[in-house]
Amino acid sequence: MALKYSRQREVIKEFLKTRKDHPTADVVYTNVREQYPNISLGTVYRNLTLLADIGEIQRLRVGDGIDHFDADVSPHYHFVCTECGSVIDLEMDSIDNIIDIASKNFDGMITGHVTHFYGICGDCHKKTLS
Amino acid sequence: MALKYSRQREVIKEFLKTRKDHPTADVVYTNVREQYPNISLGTVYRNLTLLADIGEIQRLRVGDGIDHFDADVSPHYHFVCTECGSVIDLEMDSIDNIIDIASKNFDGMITGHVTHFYGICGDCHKKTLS
DNA sequence: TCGATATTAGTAACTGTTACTGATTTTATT
DNA sequence: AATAAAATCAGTAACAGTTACTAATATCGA
Repeated sequence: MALKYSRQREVIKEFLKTRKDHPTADVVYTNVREQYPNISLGTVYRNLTLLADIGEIQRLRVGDGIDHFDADVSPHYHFVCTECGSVIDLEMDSIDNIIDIASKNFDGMITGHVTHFYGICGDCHKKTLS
Repeated sequence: MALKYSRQREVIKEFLKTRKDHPTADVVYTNVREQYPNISLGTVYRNLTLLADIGEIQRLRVGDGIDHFDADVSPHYHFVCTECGSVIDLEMDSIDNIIDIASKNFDGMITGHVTHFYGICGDCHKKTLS
């Protein structure tokens, strides 16, 4: 089943590229719908899944039970604000060595890890002070 | 709303203590049901959530979209097999320093992190060889 | 033992997601 | 450009995990 061009898929991907806040499928849907009024929610889900499967975007599961999506597929980590729920990119040194630490006393094979950090984001912290 | 004793809650907690495989709510339900035949699924969910809220058990989200539960509330890490989906405890050195690494260039406050590792577990690896 | 209230069983509703349908687009071939 | 095979679509129904509702029951201090 060779991949065929689809305008909808293109619009979804382009929209994701404009966002740095890791929107959910529903956010993608409502936004794309403004430029493409009769796109279907199913189409959004199908293409987000497809794009993630072929590695053009990244699917994020940050513990709120809702999938978030990221057009930035380079390896990086995320911070989740426990106050407002926003998902923010972190610029930090590599911590890939934790795989070695975890592998030490383990008889299986560890190929990767999922890490995200949580706490209070800068904006929410400011609001708390006022 | 003071907490009242509930036999169901006790049974759920005791069952969880006997398991090291981090069962889902549904697994808890079907197992507890053998000793307590007319317990309700809602009761299981409600008590698992309550117990997690008061810190007597831990809720795990390991990326499969289903909540897992753990009677071991001490800080430790988990491995998820991409083959069979099993969730296994890891005995490993602390990696709490990754919070410091992540905090370096971040203007919010990081209070914790969620990390789990994935790959092929020992059992599945053996099966692959045969 | 009584009364206030937390908890329950059972079930309906909700939410994010996936699957199904017949119609529409894409794309390779003429 | 016309055709045909197949991927994709819109729309909607179904699904899974979870939560909320309700009247009945259990707990526990007075």
